[in-house]
Amino acid sequence: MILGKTTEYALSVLAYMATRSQDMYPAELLHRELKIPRHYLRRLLTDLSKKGFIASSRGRNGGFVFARELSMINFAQVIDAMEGEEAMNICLLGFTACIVDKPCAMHDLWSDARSKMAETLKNTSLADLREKYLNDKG
Amino acid sequence: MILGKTTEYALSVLAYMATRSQDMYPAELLHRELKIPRHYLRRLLTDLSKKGFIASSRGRNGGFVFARELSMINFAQVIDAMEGEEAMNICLLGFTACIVDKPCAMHDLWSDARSKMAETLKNTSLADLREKYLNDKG
DNA sequence: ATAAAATGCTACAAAAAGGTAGTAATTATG
DNA sequence: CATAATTACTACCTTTTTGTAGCATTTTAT
Ligand code: FES
Ligand code: FES
Repeated sequence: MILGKTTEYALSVLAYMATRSQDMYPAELLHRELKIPRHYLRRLLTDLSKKGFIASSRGRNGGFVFARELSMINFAQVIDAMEGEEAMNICLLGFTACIVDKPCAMHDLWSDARSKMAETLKNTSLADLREKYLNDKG
Repeated sequence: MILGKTTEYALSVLAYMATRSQDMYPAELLHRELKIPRHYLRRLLTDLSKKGFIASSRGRNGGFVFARELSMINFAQVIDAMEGEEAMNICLLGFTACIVDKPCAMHDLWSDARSKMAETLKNTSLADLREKYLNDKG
């Protein structure tokens, strides 16, 4: 498993919000559109608020909006926040993490491949996603 | 999480065996050396046998050996066998898998990064690992 | 033969991840 | 003010993953 389900849900929610133009996204809407289990989604949204990606407003007409500009949120940030920063830093051969001064025999190859992937995720923001989405559609 | 713990254990075991030169590796030895929980390791070893990476011999002086040449086992095979082939094929935005004819907005970027990583894993065999290990040591 | 050293197997326990339910608090609107 | 729409919180359930225990079976050494 590359990403946990919850992380996929998170990306899914943020991507959805980033590619539409409503000014408020209530949990119920996201539940309907994305088929993420209602209550589980609610917790996830609260979590994403606490992590500073989105902001909530309660009460009637409430819901969620982005807490920062789309260009300030990239995929690596979301994945790190959801999975923990160490998640991307594992040693392929199962040592508890990549150790810089005593790397395993796979280290160079692996950390190269991995950091290229990390770069891609870091270089892609929700703004990029939105742009691409709108272009593809039009 | 990039890989499950069990997969890391598997790679760890195979890498250990590939980089030594004993002609038999009993579970107890691997347990001592790699600190993998005894009984859990035993199941894993049986599993790796069934999957054709190693072969077991029972009874006194028994243990595990490779079932094929080191050059015929690469990292991608092991990961696929442990995690399922689909694991590497997930859609970043949470659709149930990458769908070829209706890809999401992240697809091109993501599948590129991902396939490069997969290439690296496929191009590295246990024989390569062994060679590198022995060179590093000497 | 018998004991020792192994793997094979099955059942269960604990922890983590994923999912469900319901209540309390907050806010806009008629 | 009352009501409806909405998030926040807490407690619990289910499934999956990881870990433990023990007995049965096989093989070799003595
Ligand atoms: S130390 Fe093993 S991959 Fe870095
Ligand atoms: S369809 Fe989303 S990454 Fe391939």
